[in-house]
Amino acid sequence: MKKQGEDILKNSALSVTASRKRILEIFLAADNALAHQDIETKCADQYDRVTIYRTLQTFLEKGIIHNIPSTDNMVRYALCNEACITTGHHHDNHVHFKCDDCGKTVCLDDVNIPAVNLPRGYTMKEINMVVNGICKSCK
Amino acid sequence: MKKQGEDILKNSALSVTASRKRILEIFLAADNALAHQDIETKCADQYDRVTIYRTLQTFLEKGIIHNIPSTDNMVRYALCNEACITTGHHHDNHVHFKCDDCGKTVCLDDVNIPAVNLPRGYTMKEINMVVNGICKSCK
DNA sequence: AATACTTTTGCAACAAAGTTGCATTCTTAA
DNA sequence: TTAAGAATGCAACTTTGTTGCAAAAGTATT
Repeated sequence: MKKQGEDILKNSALSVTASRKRILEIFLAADNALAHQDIETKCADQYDRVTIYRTLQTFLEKGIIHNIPSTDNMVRYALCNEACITTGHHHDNHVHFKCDDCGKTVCLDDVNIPAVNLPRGYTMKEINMVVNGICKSCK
Repeated sequence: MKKQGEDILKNSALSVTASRKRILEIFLAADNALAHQDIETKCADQYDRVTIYRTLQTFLEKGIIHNIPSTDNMVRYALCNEACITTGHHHDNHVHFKCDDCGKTVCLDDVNIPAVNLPRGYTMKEINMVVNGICKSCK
């Protein structure tokens, strides 16, 4: 299982570099979504800020991670599930939860976003649902 | 109806100043949600950038406007409806729509966010739903 | 394993976004 | 009208994000 990060990169046709492996490791080890800043904190001494920006961008484009909207100007990122990565197509239909207490944002993989009817004339491409409140650890 | 902005300020127990009236006017005239930058573009010649930041912050706290999360690091703001402003309590249960074509974000006031069941242990305080796609004007 | 080619990285320089403290000006209420 | 409090503008600064380019690392091929 040591090569998990490397495998993800290869599956996405990306060259395997130290920084990409490291950033993937950080995501794999995290139990919540990470903002650019979180990642920078963990490895700015090893890798340049710019590299982190570009790596996240690349991961996004390849569908390795998805981003989670927020109202605090801190877009967060989380690993996509297996299906997204292998098919290269997004199935991010889950709800995100941000705890007002600990501040962590998590994917509720088991909670699907319910259907919603848009007014006539609107076409849906993507849908995002973020719930704020108190998580089960802080409760 | 000339005093609409002023009335909102008074109802919220805020002092009536030129910049606040102007920013409210901008919101009242807008048919979509506005980012800080949009407002700055419209009145940076008249008011300081810092004033705009502080005014938006104040309006948020008083429940005059609400913010709309996004993945592009551009939090947008829209006027709350009458009920929110008068009760000082949020009833922002509507879906937001961002058009991928024209880029505008609008409140779909008539579309309520459907109920969602959180896993045991999670408590919901606020819920946000943002849909991306093509709006009726761009279709 | 050495190569040539391509991709990624780090650096520097910059642009944009957001924050803070403080003196001045404006609002409000008496 | 005035005194007290609140809001504003300015300056200085921090943080965040972007771009171009040379150096370094990765990949595929022999």
